[in-house]
Amino acid sequence: MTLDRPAASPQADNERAERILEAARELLVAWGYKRVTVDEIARRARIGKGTVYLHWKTKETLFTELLRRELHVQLGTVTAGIEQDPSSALPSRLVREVFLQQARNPVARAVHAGDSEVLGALAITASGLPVIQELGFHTLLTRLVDVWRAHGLMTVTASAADQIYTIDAVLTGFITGGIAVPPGEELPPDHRADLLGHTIRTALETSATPDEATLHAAAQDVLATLAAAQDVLAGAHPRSASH
Amino acid sequence: MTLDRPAASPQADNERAERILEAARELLVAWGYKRVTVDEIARRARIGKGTVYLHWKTKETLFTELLRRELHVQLGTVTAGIEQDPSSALPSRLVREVFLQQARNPVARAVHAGDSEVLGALAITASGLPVIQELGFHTLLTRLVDVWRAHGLMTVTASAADQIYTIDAVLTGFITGGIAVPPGEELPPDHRADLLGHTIRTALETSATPDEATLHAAAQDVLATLAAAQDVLAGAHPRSASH
DNA sequence: GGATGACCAGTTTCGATATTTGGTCACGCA
DNA sequence: TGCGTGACCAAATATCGAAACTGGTCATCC
Repeated sequence: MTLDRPAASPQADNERAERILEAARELLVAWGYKRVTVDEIARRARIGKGTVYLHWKTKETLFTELLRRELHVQLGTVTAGIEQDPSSALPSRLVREVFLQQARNPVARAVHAGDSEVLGALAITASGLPVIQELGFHTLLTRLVDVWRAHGLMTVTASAADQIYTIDAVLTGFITGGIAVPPGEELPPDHRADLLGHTIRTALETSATPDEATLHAAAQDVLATLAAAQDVLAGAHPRSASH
Repeated sequence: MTLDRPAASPQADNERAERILEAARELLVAWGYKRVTVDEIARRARIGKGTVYLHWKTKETLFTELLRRELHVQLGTVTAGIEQDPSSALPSRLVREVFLQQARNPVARAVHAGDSEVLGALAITASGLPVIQELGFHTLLTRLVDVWRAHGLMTVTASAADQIYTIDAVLTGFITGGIAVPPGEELPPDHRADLLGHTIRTALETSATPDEATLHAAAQDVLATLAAAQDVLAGAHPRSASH
C-alpha cells in the first residue's frame, strides 16, 4: 500500500517527524491523550504505525516531546517580546505574557492547568510531579526571581521563596479563573491578563520606575535565563539522538 | 432494638438533629460524600435510618444543610474577628481570614476548592454552578466590594467587577496552592495567609491608612453585609420548618 | 404518634468475556 | 541492503449481564 515513497534523507526524516508531531497535537487537543491512538496518529501523518516507533520509543515519549516543544515555543515568544521591548522583562509583564500564551494555546493551557482531561496520564509524571514542574517551570521561575531581585526590579523585603510562591499561586488562580465566576460574565483574556499584571506588579515589583540602563541589563539576564531554560527543553529525541 | 427512648421534646429533637449532622460531617471528611451511606450516619447517631428522614427529605438536603452551616459558622468567626478589631474588616484582612478558615476546616476547604473527591455530586449543584457559588459566596463578595469602595478602603480606579474577579482568582490560587510547588517545601498556612493578605492589599486597597472613624463606619457596614449573608445561609430545614 | 428496620426499586459494583491498542518484527519493496 | 510497513501479540480497556448495595418508604410496634 505504498503509493509514494519520499527519499530517506535527513531533512525528509525530520519533516516526517514534524508531521507526526502535528498530527499528535491536533488529536491531543481534539480528543485528549487517552483517546488518541498511535494508529490514528500514523494515519493522519500518512505513514505506517511502525514508522512512528522509528522516531519515538513509546507513545508517551512522543507526547512528552510535544509538550516540551510547546513550552519551548512559548518561551521563544516571551523572548521575542523582550527583545523588542526590554520592559517586557519586568515580572508583571512577563507573567502577563505567560498567561496570554496559555490563554491562546490549548496545549499550553492544559500543561499549566494540569488538565488531566486533556493530558490524561501525562498530567502527573512518573516522579509524582505535575508535568509543568517536570518541564522545569518552577526552576525557571526561581531563576527569574533571582534575576529580578538582583536588578532591583523586585522588592527584597520578602524572601525569594515567598515571592516565587506568590507568583505561582496568583498565576494559577488566574489560569483556573476562580471558582465562583458566574457563567456568561467571564472577562476577555486580554483584560484578565491586565488584572494579573497589575496584581503581580503591586505585590512584588519595586514602586520606582527602573531607569533605562537597569532595565536593559536586567532584560539581558532574563533573556539569558530564558535561553538556558530553552536549552534544557530542547533535549533531543530519545531515538534520533543516538544516530 | 430500642434500648433507650429519649423524650420527643423539641430540644431533644433538635439535639438529635445535631447528632446526625455531626455524624454526617465526620463521615464526609473521612470518606467523601459518595461513600457515605445514610445507614452509616444513622448508626453513628445511634438512631434508626428512618429517623434521619424525619429531619431531612433526602441525603442531599442533609448534606446541603451541613455545608450551609459550615459557611455560616465561618462567617460567624469572621464577624467575631471584626467585632474585636475593626481593621479585620479591611479587604486584605478579611480575605486572609477566609483563607485561614479554609485551611483549618476540611469541609470549608472542600467547598472553597470545589473538591469533588470530597463533595462528590454536591460539588456541582443542579443549576450547574459550583456549591460555593450556590451558597452565595459570589454575591457576598460583590456586596463587600461595594462597601469597601464606598468607604474608600479600595481603589476606585479599577471597576468593581475587575476587583471581584481579582479577589476571586487570587484567593482561588492561594487555596489551590499553585501547581508547580515542589513537595516538602510547602509554606505553613499562616505564612501563606500573610502572603495572600499582602497581595490583596497592594493590588486593591488604597495606600493611605484609613482613619479610625472611617474604619469603624466601614466595619459596621461589613458586619451588616456579613449578617445578611448569614441570614440567607440560616434558611430552616426543609422538614422541621413546616411544623 | 413518633421511631424503626424490613422492604423495594433504582443504581452501582463485579467479573468474565470481547475488543482495542501500544509496541514488535519478519517481510517486501526500492 | 535497509527503511518502511502492517500483521501480530500481550496487555490494557471496554462491555454487559448478574449480584450486591443503597436511598427512600411505610407498615408495624412501643
